[in-house]
Order: sequence, then C-alpha cells, then structure tokens
Amino acid sequence: MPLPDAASPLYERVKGYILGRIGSGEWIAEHKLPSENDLVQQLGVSRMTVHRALRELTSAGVLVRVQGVGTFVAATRPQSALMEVRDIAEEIRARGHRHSSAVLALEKTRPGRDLAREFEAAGLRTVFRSLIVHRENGEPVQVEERHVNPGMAPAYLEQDFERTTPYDYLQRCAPVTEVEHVITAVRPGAEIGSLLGIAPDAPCLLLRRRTWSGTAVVTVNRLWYPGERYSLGGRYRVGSRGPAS
Amino acid sequence: MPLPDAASPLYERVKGYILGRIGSGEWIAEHKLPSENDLVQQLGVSRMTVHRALRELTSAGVLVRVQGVGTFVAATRPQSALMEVRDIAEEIRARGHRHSSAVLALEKTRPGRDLAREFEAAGLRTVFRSLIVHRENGEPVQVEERHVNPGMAPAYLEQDFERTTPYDYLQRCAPVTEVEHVITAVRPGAEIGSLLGIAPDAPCLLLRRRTWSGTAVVTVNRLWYPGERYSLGGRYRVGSRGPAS
DNA sequence: GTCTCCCGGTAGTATATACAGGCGAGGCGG
DNA sequence: CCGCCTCGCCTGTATATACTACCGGGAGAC
Repeated sequence: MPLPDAASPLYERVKGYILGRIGSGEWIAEHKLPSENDLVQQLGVSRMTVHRALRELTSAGVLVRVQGVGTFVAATRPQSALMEVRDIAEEIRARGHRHSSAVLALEKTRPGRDLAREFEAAGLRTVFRSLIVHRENGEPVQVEERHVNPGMAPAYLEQDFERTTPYDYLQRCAPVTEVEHVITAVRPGAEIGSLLGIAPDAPCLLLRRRTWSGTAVVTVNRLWYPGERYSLGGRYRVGSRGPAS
Repeated sequence: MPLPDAASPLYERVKGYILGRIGSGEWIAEHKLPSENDLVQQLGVSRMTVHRALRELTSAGVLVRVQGVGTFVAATRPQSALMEVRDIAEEIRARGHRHSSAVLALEKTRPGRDLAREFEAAGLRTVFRSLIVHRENGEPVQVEERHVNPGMAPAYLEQDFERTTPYDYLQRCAPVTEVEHVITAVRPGAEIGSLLGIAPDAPCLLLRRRTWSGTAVVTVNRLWYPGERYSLGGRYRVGSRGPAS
C-alpha cells in the first residue's frame, strides 16, 4: 500500500506521498508526474481527492500544471517567505526536502553598544547568542545568528536546537507581535562564507530581523543566505487582504 | 443576481462576491458569514463550489472557519511597507532628495522562452522593454529593466520616462492587483555594474518583480540595487493568525 | 512535402450525494 | 435547579459523474 494509513485526511496523505517521492529524489525537477487518472489507479482514491492534493501542492509552488499536458515538479530554487516569520525547518519540509542544522554556538554574552541600542535597552547586561547553520538536503542555506533578550526567554540556553528550532521555542514563550526586516547584499567574509560553503566575496543576502513581543525587543537576528542558492520573496494581493493563494 | 456572470470560474465569482462584501464594509471583522447551505440558496450554486471558495479564502487568511460553529471574517492583516509597490521617484523625494533618471532603452522586442513563461503567455509575440537608471542626488541607486505586456499597456513606448515613471503610466492603464517579489544577491556584471557605478563583482541586490492586473501578467521587472548603498526593509505588526499552510 | 483537422489524453470546473466530526442549545430526568 | 444527553446545525472529507478547455501528434487532404 503506497499510502500510510495515518489518521490524517486522504488528500493530505496523497500530498505526503508526492512530497515523499520528491524528497527522496525519485522525482526531480521537471519530472512529469503520473496523470490524475494514473494516480487514481495507483493510490485507490477518487480523482477529486487526487486533484485536490495536486492543486494544493501547485498553489504551494511545489508542482506546475499545464492543462492538456501534465503535472511537473517545479524547478524553483529555495525561497523564504518574506512577510511571514516562519520556521525555516518547516519551510524546507514543506518543499519536500530534508532539514538539518548544526549549533555552532549557544552562550551568554555581553552586548556591545550597537547591540544594546538595537534592543532598545541601554542597560542590558547580558544577552543570549546562538549561531546555527541550517541545511537543506545537506546543503547550507542559512547561517542564523540570534541575540535573544534573556528576560523574555530565560531557558533559551537549555534548548536543544538540533531537535527543535529557536523559532519554535521563542514562539511559545514570547509570541511575535511586530517585526522589522532590512535586507542588504554583502560579501560574507571568510567566516560566514566557509559556513555557507561559498567564497568570501560571493554575493550574499543579509537579512537583519528584529522581533518584538509587546513593546519589548525579543530578538535581534542576522541571517545570511547564499545569494546564488537562495532567495527571499512572496506574492501578495494588493488592495484586498492576504497573500495570493 | 448577486454573482457577476463574467467568464471566470464559478468559485472565483463566489470568492469575488464575498471579497466584495468585505471590501464594501458590509461584512467587517468577526462578522459571521451565512452558512454554506445559506450561500448555496442565495447564490444558486452547489455546496462544493461554495466550499471551495470559502476554503481558499480561509487559506489566504481572509476568513476563519470553526467546525460546528460557522465562518467568520478574519481580523485584518497589516500590510507591509517593504512589499508595497511604490514609485521610486516618489520614495526618493519623500526622503527630501533629488531624483533623476536616464532612459537607456525603450523598445519593442521578442520574448525568449523563459520570459514568455514568466508572462504566463506562451504565444506572446512581442513585449516592450525599457532600461532606466534612477539616481538619488546624482548617485545611481537602481537599474530598472522592465518587460511590459503590450496588450495591457499599448502606448508604453510613447511615454517620456524622464518626466514621468513607468510606475505612473502603468498604474493608470492597468492597476496592480497582485505582486510577486523575489530577492537574490548577485554580482552585477560589467554592464549593470558600470551603470550603478560599482565593481562588476560587488554584491548587489536583484529584485525580480512581477505584477498582475486581474489574471494577466502586466510586467516582469528586474531591479538592481548596489548592495552597499541601498537596502530594502520594513516594519510591521504581525496578525494573530498563523500563516496559511 | 506540407498543411489542416481531428482525436485522445490531460487538467479544470461543477454538481449531487453521502457520511464524519465538532459544537451548542434545548429537553429531559434526577 | 442542575447536569447529562440528544438532536440539529455547521464545517470537513470523500466519491462518482459529467462536461469543458487545452495541447500535441498523427492521419488525411491538398
């Protein structure tokens, strides 16, 4: 039986089946999927159910469909949603890929003047700092340096960030109410470059993000993305509300 | 008849009907919508069609549904300054600086396969192309390459873009209803680099933007920013709702 | 040899039907 | 008066069926 008989809706299991094939490398970019009717035969579900799974994966950007021709695995590069603060691990898994991470530092440190000013707390004595590399299918796609306000997340240093993510823990103890993003293009330099596996002068996206919970700054982060392998973006409706589906 | 009999799919018209009620203020946040069966009666379509419209609006964050209770208008999602499509000339003037621009190309051309695909119009024969450098106090801050769907903006080539901007003209003849942004970091190369006055291998932000008017792609643009002198950013409040998955 | 038309396969939409599952209100018994 | 239970309303899921739009290739016409 190709479909796991979890207690989730059938169309979700169909989506999982397809994401699994993509994740395992069996279906690579541009690969033509079986037709809806083929999948109906193979999986033993109705065409409406298959269609819904394919439609939702298409709207998520995983597949591309051409009427009269077929359904194909999208050849998109990894992309982060800009406007939403999302868990990068979840984002990678939603693309059917494998997420892994390595914690390079997790410590208490003293903020410099600039950092204290970014926290909008001049008297701040200590901050927590973490440095994590995130990988998609083994390839580094993000270096994440976080500075965390210890008052808002006291147990930050006790977390196991190779199992969960900072996003996860922080979202639980201090839900984000406000975000600031600033994006620039930089040279990563030797240290960050080697973590990303790119040359020290290769173009690199630097996303500086501050998050608030209420009126207090919770985190001041710097996220480096390899410019060639990763992009930030999103698609939105203008005027009405909410992102495009 | 409450539904416009446009040539669009029924479920899209149902979505439009609901968005219209919300847009007009008739249904405000937290308002309880008619039940699916009520809408079936009122609109004269099947429940599956109503359900699809409601499901897609829910996934877009416009509605909130609670099984056993009903469907409600979601609390408003804030808009981001970062992702707004603004006129760069206006932006520069808003900073109290002087904007100037030079039109380097304004022509008719044939789209390649990739470009035609970006326009989502395989049979597209010609597109308009413009290449403009924008300066802030005389210093180049953006190279703007636009490809414009001639069907949506027939008089594009006749405009004087050193007096107005493409944004201005396009906004008049095809108001933007949807936007897609993708940001990467690249090396500008010799040509773009010299236009920006930076080295060919200096880090550089590349913003690819597509805009829609209704269901038609109006423009496919590439905007280069010198990474050292320019950044993209914004700050906004986060809604209580999680991202649609 | 080339052009055209048709046909088969594919995705897209729409409907009727059925049942599952959550929630709240109202009735019934204690 | 209180609590439990049931019933009805609402959304969620799944299926069968039908028809449409579109594309590409191949057979046939010229």
